[in-house]
Amino acid sequence: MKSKDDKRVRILSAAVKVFAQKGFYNAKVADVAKNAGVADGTIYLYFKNKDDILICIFEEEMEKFIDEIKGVTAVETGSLAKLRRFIHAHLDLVQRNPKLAQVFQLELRQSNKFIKEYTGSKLKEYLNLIGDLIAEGQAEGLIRVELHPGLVKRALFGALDEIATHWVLSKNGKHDLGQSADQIAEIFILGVAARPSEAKHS
Amino acid sequence: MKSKDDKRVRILSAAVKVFAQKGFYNAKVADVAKNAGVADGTIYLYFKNKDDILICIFEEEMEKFIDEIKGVTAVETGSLAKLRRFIHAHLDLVQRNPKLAQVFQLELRQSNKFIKEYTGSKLKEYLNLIGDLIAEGQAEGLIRVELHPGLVKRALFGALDEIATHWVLSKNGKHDLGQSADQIAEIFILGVAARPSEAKHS
Amino acid sequence: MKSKDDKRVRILSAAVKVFAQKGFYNAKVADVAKNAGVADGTIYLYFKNKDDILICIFEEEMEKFIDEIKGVTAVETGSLAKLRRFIHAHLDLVQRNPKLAQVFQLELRQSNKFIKEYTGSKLKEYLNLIGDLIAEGQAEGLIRVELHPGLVKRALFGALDEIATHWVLSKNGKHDLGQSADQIAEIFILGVAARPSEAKHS
Amino acid sequence: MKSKDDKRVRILSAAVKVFAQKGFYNAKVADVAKNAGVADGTIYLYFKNKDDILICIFEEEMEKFIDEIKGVTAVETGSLAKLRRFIHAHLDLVQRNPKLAQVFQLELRQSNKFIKEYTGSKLKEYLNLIGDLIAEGQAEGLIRVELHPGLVKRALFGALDEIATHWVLSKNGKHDLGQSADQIAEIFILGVAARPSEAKHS
DNA sequence: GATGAATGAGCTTTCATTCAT
DNA sequence: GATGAATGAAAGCTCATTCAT
Repeated sequence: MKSKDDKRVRILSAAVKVFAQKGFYNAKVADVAKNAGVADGTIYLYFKNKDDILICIFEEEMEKFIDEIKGVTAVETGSLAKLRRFIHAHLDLVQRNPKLAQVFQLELRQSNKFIKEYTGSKLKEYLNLIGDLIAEGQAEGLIRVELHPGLVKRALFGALDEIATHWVLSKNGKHDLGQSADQIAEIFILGVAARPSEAKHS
Repeated sequence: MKSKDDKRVRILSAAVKVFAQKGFYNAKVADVAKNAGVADGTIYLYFKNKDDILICIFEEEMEKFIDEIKGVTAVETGSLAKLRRFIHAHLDLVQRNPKLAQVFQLELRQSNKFIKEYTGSKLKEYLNLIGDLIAEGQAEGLIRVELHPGLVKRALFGALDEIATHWVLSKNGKHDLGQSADQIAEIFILGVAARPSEAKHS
Repeated sequence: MKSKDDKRVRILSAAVKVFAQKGFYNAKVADVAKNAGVADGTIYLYFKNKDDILICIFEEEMEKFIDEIKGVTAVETGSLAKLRRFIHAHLDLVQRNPKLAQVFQLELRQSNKFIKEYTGSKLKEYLNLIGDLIAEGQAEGLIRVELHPGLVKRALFGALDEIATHWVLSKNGKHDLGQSADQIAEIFILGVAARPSEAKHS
Repeated sequence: MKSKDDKRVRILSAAVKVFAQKGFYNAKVADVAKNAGVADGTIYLYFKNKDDILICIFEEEMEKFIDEIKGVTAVETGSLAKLRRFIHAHLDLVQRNPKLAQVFQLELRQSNKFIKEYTGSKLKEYLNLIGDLIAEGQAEGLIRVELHPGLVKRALFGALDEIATHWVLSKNGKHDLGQSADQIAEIFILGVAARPSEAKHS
């Protein structure tokens, strides 16, 4: 049980390392196996296939992220403050995990299975963290009610995602994402906030 | 000359069709050739390799888009109105070209060469259309000057891109993107606009 | 271990058979695999590429030949007698292994990699068997000292090689190489032998 | 007629240049065409196929060689002296035409068609120059009559060929082939000469 | 005769996955 | 559970050759 988990974990961290270094497409399952110190076949005791490794990395890391972000936003009171926290936390996570970010922003998208078949709950759950904050803000009268939370969550996620991708791709002298977070938060919060005069007439 | 162009064009449209239908990865060069009514080898008289077809589709369609969007925004006066037009035009283009959108939003991202090596000017040029509008707005005093155009352009592009991808992936009963455009425009314009005390924007 | 060696050996003999029959260039790796009773991919567990199969055949058969020829010449005393033995053994080996001879004399030369990149030691070692006999003969005063062993070895090898190639190419009624060996031996031995009057002044 | 010949000649010299530089296998017909300043298709007005270019180079250069060697040997009286001349002339031709030698010694052998199908008369004619000299020597009582001219000619040709190949392959500081010719001539003449009691050759 | 755009057959090699041990 | 040798499907690309102009 211990050793089983151990192997699974070793394979996953090896995969992050190898995928980040060589790219998902160029990385061989055998590379991951060697890096994890297991036999090629062992991989298939823990994962359905190569794409599954990638998807599991995503799911498990997303779970941690979701927990972390929930913790961080819970501290705040007020949905707009929580939104701001969310934005900072998202980009902070990227900045603190460059290898993982590389895998998330670049490699994951090259997996046909992930793009076309993945309907996992973690991504939805993550998006819904935003959606819920939006809805919460609308309930509080802080966010305009005519905005679709389902749209806003994608807009914000897309914005953060693009910025993260650009950061990952910038070769050297990566800029600090904290400032980007400030500006994105400002734009979105002002962008979705109910106008003072409108706050009542929802 | 006529026939030469003709063949190139036929290959490109065949490729859009085939890539959208089977996916870039699953599509065989031979599929594209057959669909275009040329021999396999002929493809390589016009394109360096399979990825190059994809990249050329991107470049050439982007050029058209850029022209179209330039035309559309030129009509307006005022950078914020132009921004609104831009947003509508972007999503409108997606909605009017579903196959191309499928290729742009999904298949293109699976090309390792595109993701890692593409440094073509068209994408930058497109992003800069936004960046320039932002800068213009700042010059006009309509957009807060502390915002980095380079960041805002990515945030907006990312938001639109994510919404486009979601639209492409939604299997049936695709919703109208016009409404999404309205909301995104509202959010961003309010988000970046100078505060009332700072500007005269209506 | 047993089965591993077994497979390697099976691939090599299959390759000799197939290359002799179809020619190296026309033979497909798949033909070799089928003939050896292994999967196509298995070939690449044992050999770097198609050319490598050919080169390994050469190296390994040459090793056997070298051993055999060493054994045969060791029996004789006197370098000239050894030289005669060598010549007979060389052509005898050709005659006794027609398929292998076909591969050595014709197919091997069509491998660009063999011709241009092969610097293996086996060919040199084989040539040096002759060179050493020449040097030995010079030391014994039996062979003229002004002759360069490095040149003589090539001359003799070239002569034998050409005769072997001609024999391989002769469609039907292949003549007996034993008589050829007699004459070649006679020519070379007389050709390199020290003149009676010179026998002492080595 | 003039221009026709001109084109044919230009193609042949371009082919020698290109084949020597890139190797027959790696050289493209298009390379030869470009180098000759003609269209790809034009090549096929003068030659059956790529191998045919190589074979024509061989045939035509061999014809020149044969004439040259005939001229050189005609000067001498005595078959053994002619043989010596022949040997010198052969290696001299190699040394004076390094590009052509590269094509003859290395590239030609990689042509499946040349190796397996060529039954052209020029090679036979060349070999027979030697064979005739041997027969002549036998008629003069200078060469042992028990030697088969058909074998001796191959032995000598093989020896010269091997030495030429080695010279072509020696990267830098190519040695002078004149000395090699001296030694080969000495070996062969002594090797085939009738015994003192049988002849008057000095 | 000359062109060169178009053809399309041809094949090595890789590597995710399996399964006998 | 773990291994890793074996599998075998799969396809991009080249380039000699053709032929309509």
